[in-house]
Amino acid sequence: MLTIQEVYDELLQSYGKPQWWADNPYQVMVEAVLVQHTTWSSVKKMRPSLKDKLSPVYVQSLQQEALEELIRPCGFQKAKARAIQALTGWFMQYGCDGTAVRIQPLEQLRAELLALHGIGAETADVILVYAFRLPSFIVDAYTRNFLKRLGFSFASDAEIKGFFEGTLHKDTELYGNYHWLILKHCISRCKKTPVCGDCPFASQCAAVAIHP
DNA sequence: AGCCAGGGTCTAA
DNA sequence: TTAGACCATGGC
Repeated sequence: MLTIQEVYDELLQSYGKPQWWADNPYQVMVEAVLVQHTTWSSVKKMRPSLKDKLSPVYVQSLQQEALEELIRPCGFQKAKARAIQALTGWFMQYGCDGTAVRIQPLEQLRAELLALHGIGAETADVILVYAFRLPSFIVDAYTRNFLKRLGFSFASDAEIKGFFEGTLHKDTELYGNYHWLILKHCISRCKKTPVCGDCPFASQCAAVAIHP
């Protein structure tokens, strides 16, 4: 079986250096919520009126219903509007200053994010990595299925997270790249009906037996 | 026309 | 502690 580092090297070689999220931490936080259980194409449909004025002050000035309307194309607008408002309030406690956030202990920040309604483990870790450049490995459904196909077996997401963090260097760039590369791999080749023909993992992937 | 998105929360057992 | 229902829209 490949090591987790070898898997990374293979992904990097196959798909190249991933594109990172936006620089603006607040924009990353909002988009991390909007993309929950939806596609990126839906997030891009976020009303331009919101996209242009996207800032904590503007969002907090909106009524809940107005915010819901702006993000409607992303689905689950009630829940997501609530989560975005919660995140906005949290960020304001740090003066909307990414640097002020970043100097706090990672575990404390993670606990604060998880305490917000509508923010679960995946979204919290996405925010820590892509908005604040802190090393907290992101586990999502793609990661679960990808590892399973390669023959790894885990009892929980927490176990997967611990495995990656215990094996790899504690490096934000590496964590962020890894998550992005798995996503890219799964979207392009590892869907319900995998495209296994030129897959870099074809020789050790369980899906090949089903989809030769 | 009917399925699916690959998240998070709440409830029931 | 875990499994299943539920949220809502857009794309295929």
